Amino acid sequence: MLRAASREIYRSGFQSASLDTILASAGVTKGALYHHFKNKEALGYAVVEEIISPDVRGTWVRPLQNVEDPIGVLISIVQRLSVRPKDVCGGCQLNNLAQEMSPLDAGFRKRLERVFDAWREATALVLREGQKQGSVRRNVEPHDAAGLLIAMVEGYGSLAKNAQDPKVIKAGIKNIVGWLESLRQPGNHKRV
Amino acid sequence: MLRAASREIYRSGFQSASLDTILASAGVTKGALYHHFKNKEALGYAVVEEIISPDVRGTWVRPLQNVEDPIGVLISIVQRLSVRPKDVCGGCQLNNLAQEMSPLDAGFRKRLERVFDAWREATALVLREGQKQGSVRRNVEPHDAAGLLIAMVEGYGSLAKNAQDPKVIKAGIKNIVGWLESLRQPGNHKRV
DNA sequence: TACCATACATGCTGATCGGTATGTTGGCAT
DNA sequence: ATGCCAACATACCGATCAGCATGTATGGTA
Repeated sequence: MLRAASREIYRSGFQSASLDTILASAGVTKGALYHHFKNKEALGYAVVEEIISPDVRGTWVRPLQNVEDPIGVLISIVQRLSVRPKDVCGGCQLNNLAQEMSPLDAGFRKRLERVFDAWREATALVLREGQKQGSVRRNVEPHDAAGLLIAMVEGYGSLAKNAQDPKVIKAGIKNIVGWLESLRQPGNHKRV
Repeated sequence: MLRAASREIYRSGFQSASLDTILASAGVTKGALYHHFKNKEALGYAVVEEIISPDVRGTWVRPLQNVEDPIGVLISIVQRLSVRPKDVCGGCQLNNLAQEMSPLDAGFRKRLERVFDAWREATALVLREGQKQGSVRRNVEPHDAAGLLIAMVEGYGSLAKNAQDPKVIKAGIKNIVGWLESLRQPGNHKRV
């Protein structure tokens, strides 16, 4: 049911997502929904915490643990971002919901912010470790750089979604990778 | 009426914007609306073309005409981006609508893409001119750089909207300005 | 076997949605 | 003065919405 809700919210946005559509897609009825969730809002919160948050952690946080080449791993994550038309045209689940609901509902905003914060913190942490081990330039401010990376990723995601064209995200990946390379400490070669 | 529609769409999104609310806010009735517009969709298209597009042109295109220091002007535009809580928390009109409607409605998508394209083209053009006159580094690809700038602006706008905090956009402006500075041709000093 | 809470399903409701059919009015041409 | 049309206003429609009240089946417990 959460999967069905996630899909429908992804397609139509939360406000315009119809419970009836979600229920039909999940093959259950309204009684089941309101047995497990207080209301539509609670269902949306559950989607954030049980679908979106794990997805982001799986893509952006878990791969960053215990790495020896932070920049290289970040680059590989960026390069593995989906360029399938379906994903590009639908945009980023996290950003979609954040754009729609953050100004309207503090409950959504707080939950989504936790996801963004985890993403950013994990990125900043790995950059700091890279600085300690000498592979990341010292004049990079990890927290700022992490924020800029996320802004770039979401920004290009937005442009690509509007263009409905994977070429945009491909060009974006190239530019983001170029920027990530510029964070490397020159002269530090680790089995390149 | 277009102003009222723009405000309501800005607040609630297009799909969730209620015609009744718009009409009440504009002080007119449904008869007036449907006399001038075929349907809600046509009203939304008009908002894009007569409100959003002129706004973007006024902010990002007009200031770029006949300038002698492209990077400096881009920086001043970025630095003048609104950091008022109201604007930050509501996000960017253009991006809001693009995120919501581009996957759902080709009419919106095409109109919004024209706005993005005008923005990007104006930026790329001014960078090319800067390269001719020697103030912009030659190894910068203007079209790519313009896309990256837009992605950064919209990306940080998204993060700030989610955080509902002007501090985020202020930090973003700082980082974007730093990146813009990096596009300057070193050694080219024009009355700095 | 009797009991009962959990886990649903069904049927309905008031509110609200976008849209339309019809009524009314003011101004301009003749 | 009259005719006429653009420019609205009013009243209403069917559809859809989130949500709730109520019915029912099922598995565990005593």
